[in-house]
Amino acid sequence: MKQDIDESDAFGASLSNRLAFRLYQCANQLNKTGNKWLERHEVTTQQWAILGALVRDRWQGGIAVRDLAALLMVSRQNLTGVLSRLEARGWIERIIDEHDNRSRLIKLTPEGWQRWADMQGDIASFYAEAMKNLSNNDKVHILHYLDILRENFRAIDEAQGGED
Amino acid sequence: MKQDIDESDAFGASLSNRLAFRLYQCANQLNKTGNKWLERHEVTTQQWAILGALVRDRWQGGIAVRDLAALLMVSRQNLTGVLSRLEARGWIERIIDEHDNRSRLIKLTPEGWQRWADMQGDIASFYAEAMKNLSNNDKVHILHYLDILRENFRAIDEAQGGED
DNA sequence: AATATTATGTCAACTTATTTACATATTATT
DNA sequence: AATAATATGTAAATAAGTTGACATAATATT
Repeated sequence: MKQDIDESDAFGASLSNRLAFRLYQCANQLNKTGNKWLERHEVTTQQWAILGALVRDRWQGGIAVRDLAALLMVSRQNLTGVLSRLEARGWIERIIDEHDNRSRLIKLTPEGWQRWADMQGDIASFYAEAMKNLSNNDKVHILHYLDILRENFRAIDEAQGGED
Repeated sequence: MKQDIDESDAFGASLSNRLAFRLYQCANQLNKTGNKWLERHEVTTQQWAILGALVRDRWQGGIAVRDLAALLMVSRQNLTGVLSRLEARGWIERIIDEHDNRSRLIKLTPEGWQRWADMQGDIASFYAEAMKNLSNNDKVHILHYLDILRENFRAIDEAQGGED
């Protein structure tokens, strides 16, 4: 009996270990292949993620750096650099929030919109390759599982002090 | 009929988009929370992944940088820096391969083994939090799905020229 | 045997992530 | 109203990822 429990724990621990390692591998490959796939558009996967957030209906009026960082689950400080590079190329603009002079609202420029439109074909073909052999049903299941993991990580992050 | 197909495609594209974004979020949080969780052991999640590879029975005799890079799915060049930091602290050693003088075999030192042993308790508690609300059966399913994604990414990477 | 090609690891420059520190603006407290 | 506390964004230093270039060693070719 005791042995059964121990064996079960060891199995679970081994699975957790492998699962975390797979996540690490997949993330590395997502970045590597994504960067190269959109190379000719001069955009990285991180910039791609940012543009994808800015085109959402909800953020048409602009989004504060703090909120964008929370959405992408990166630090505010990290965004400063990426946003500066995007701004230097004229893809986004930083607008001072009328209601709070500390805050900068990040918005896509017409140039940014055009670039986003230009890369949609390649983004679609990338997803077609990356999600090969996965049915929509499979994708729904993965999404569900990743949501649980994301929530667990978010809870750990919060318990660790959040953005401090 | 045509419309059904279009709708189906749009749904699949939306799922792919959200799935990739979840992967990006989870990876960011895994690194952020993992780094902080093992802070007192002075080890990052990347170093943790490397140590975890080096303790495997198969690599007790040492592993070449090229093979380690393939396992972690990062570039050879990236490892140079991380390995130098680990070597400077005396956790690993680079041994010239007798059979091929170009190759360096990476091995854990006794100090490295001790440090690895010291952090096992915290690693276990991290996994307990990170994998909360997931049964072993769930973990097996996630592992299966991530394997498919990893293989898809690997295929894309290879088609893009691999390590060039 | 001499030479060309390939493989391995490292260095340098760049992007993206982190934390700490800080200037400035807003909000709360007294 | 004055002051303390909090919030926002940025700068700087460090770690981890990328690619391109290179020295050196092993292998293939002639």
